[in-house]
Order: sequence, then structure tokens, then C-alpha cells
Amino acid sequence: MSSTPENLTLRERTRRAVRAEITDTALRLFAEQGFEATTVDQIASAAGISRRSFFHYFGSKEDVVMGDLEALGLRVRDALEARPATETAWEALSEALKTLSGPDTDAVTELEIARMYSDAPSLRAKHLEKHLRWQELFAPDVERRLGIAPGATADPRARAIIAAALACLDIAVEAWRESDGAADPVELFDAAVAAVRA
Amino acid sequence: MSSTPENLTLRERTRRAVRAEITDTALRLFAEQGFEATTVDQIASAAGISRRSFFHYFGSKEDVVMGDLEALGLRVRDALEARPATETAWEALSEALKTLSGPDTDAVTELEIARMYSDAPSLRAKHLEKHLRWQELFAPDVERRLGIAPGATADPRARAIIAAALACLDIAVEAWRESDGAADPVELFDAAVAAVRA
DNA sequence: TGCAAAGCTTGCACTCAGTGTCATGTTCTG
DNA sequence: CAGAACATGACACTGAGTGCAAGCTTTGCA
Repeated sequence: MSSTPENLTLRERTRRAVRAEITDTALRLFAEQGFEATTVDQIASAAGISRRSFFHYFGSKEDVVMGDLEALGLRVRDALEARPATETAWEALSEALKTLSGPDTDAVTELEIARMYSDAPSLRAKHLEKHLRWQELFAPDVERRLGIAPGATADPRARAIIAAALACLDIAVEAWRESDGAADPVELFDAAVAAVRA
Repeated sequence: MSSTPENLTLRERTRRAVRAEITDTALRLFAEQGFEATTVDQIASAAGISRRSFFHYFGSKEDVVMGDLEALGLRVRDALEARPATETAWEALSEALKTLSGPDTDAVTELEIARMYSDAPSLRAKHLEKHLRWQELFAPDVERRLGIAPGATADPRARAIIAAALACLDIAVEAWRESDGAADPVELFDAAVAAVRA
């Protein structure tokens, strides 16, 4: 279920190819010069497109690094909704989030990206913004598990649990980066969750 | 311990006065036109200073709204360290954070600010950034309470608890804003914490 | 009291991100 | 093949934020 299904329109295929090309170019430049020191003009001309076209593909410089967090969020949501109804909100959420650390993720690139986050405030900021989106995505399921009428009230409980779980995720990734990829991210995440729930 | 001690140099006093003046002007404009629709030029000329001077007082447009979150963080840290050593990390943190909701806070202004957050992404982003700073501020005390050697390891536990507590705080404020200030923020916070720790 | 250092204000010029518009070309659909 | 839909790039523009230098005021010290 990945890598460019052939039964796609030409436009769509080139679009994806160009997008990938921009991403590769940009990540290379970021790794070489740092995120902030790299301008959109540099990325565009290195990728052989115009500055304007860059912004047809990505809403912001940050978006290149973030990848498709929206799609990732949807995947996690699906994993969450697939967990048995008998599991508590915390259990189901934790397990769903662990699907992010699949074997298909490229650890080296991930580590490079994680390192960028640590010295580019605007990147961290956008990332946290995305988590706010995820919060809404996961809320219905978590509310169901808590037995709250969905979306009806301004009940903070579901959102609090989700936000806490996402915080654990971020902390785990951060600790993983600090260990230079040596530590096991899932273990770190479990440790974080355990500490929060103790 | 507030409002312009008189034994201060003239420069310092004027500096504070100007800063306050800019803040008032800016908040008024933000309330009238919205945060994003208000430009720094507008704020500067409405406050009777040059655009350049504005940036001598505030690092960014967002900073005007945020106030002195750094100082606030220090206050919370002090409150945290003043809690009895017998309290758990969660207990101490919760109580320390509740000092933010003192009787001296102007609910009307706070509500207006909270509303701005909800429709200005850059504002939310900067706010979350500040919380990252708070995390470092609170970490030593929390590590002590957990019995972790301070700062030595990449142990995620202290950071996770702090991040979770701050998430509860944000969620509580958000819910409070949604209730238009009707609900009790401390109750909302407690509900959030209870849900997370359940 | 007077003078030098330090600080404040401002204008100007600059970089960079991001957006709107429009003309030109390419691909898709029927 | 015609027309719709989309892609591209050029141009011009806004708005945030920074560096620099000139001219002023305050302050601290001799």
C-alpha cells in the first residue's frame, strides 16, 4: 500500500515526483547548512523550479520537514479506532501511537529531522501546531472510551488525555534523539507514559 | 511587590511605562481588528513610537500578547520549590500551577487574550514554545521528587510529567475560554489532571 | 560641575517568507 | 479535437524582523 500506484494520472504522478524531489533537495540543504540558514530560493533553484512553484507544493518551508503529518494523523486515528472497545483510553492511545514507530521508518533520516527540530524554533512550533490537529482527530474515539457524549460539552478530559499522550510521544522522541538513536523509542515512550500515570 | 517601585532609575521607569503603553495600545488594536490583521506599523504609530523602537521593546508581535511568560515561569518554579518535599511531583506541580490563577489576574483581559490564541496560529505556536522553556525550569525540582539524578541522564520521566501537567493547564484554559469565563478554571484543571492520572 | 560612557530613538536599507494575479503552456475528459 | 482544469513562472506586493549609523539623553564618575 505504498510507493506510487501505477494506476494514477500522469499529473498526479509527476506531482508526487516533484514533491519528493523538492523534499530530498531541501533536506540535503538543511543538513548541510541548517534549517534557518537555508532560504526557499536556494531550495527552489537547487530543485530546478521557481520560487513560486515551491509554494505551490508546500505551504511553508517548515512543511517540507514535517512531511504529511495530516496523513500520519489519520493513520494513527484509524489504528486507535481499531483497538478493542474494552481497552481504556490510555491503553488504546498508547498502542495506536506506537504504530508510528514501524520498521518502515528510516531511522537515519528521522534522526536528522529530529536534530533539526532542536535548533529551529519555528519547526518545533509548527510541529506542536500539528499535534493540536491530531487532538481533534482522536477526540471522538477517546470520548467514546470515556463515556462522554461526543463533542457535546466543553469537557476537558478527553483532550487532556490526548494532549498528555502526545506530550509523552514528543518527549520520547526527544530523548531518543539525545541518545543518538541508541535507545529504544518504544521503551522511552512507555517509561514516559508510566511516569505520567504513576 | 508590584507596580513600579519608586527606587528605580528614571530610565528603567520610563522603559516600563513605554512598554506598558505599547501593550495597552496593541491589545486594544488586536481586540478591535484581530491579531493577524493588525500590523506592527499600526501599533507603533498608535503608540507614538517608531516601528524600529517597537522591536527594541518586543522581539516579536506575539511577545506583546504573551507578556512576560519568563517571569511567570520563574514564579511558578518558586512556588513549586516551596511545596513540601513530601508531595509527589504531580501534587506539587498541580498546586504550583494553580498559583497562576490568583485573584489579581484580570479575567476580562485574560479572556480576550485567550480568544486571540484561538484564531492566531502563530500565537499558539509561540505559547507552546514558552512551555518548552518552562519544562527546563521545572525539571530540577521534579527530578528531585522522582529521585532522579538531576540532569544526568536522558530520563524522560520528569519531562513527561511536566509536559503532561502543562498540557492539562492549556486544556483547562481552553475549556475556560469556551465557557466564556463561566466555568471555574481550577476545577477544569483538576478534572483534566484527574482524567490523565486515572 | 563637567565629561565620557552607556543607553534610547529613529531612519534607512535590507533579507526573507508568503500571497495575489495573470499569462502561457500542458494534461485530462468527453 | 475542444474546452475545462491544472501547472508553471514572472512580477509585484505586504509584513516581520535585523543591522547599522547618527543624534539625542541619562548616568556615573572624577
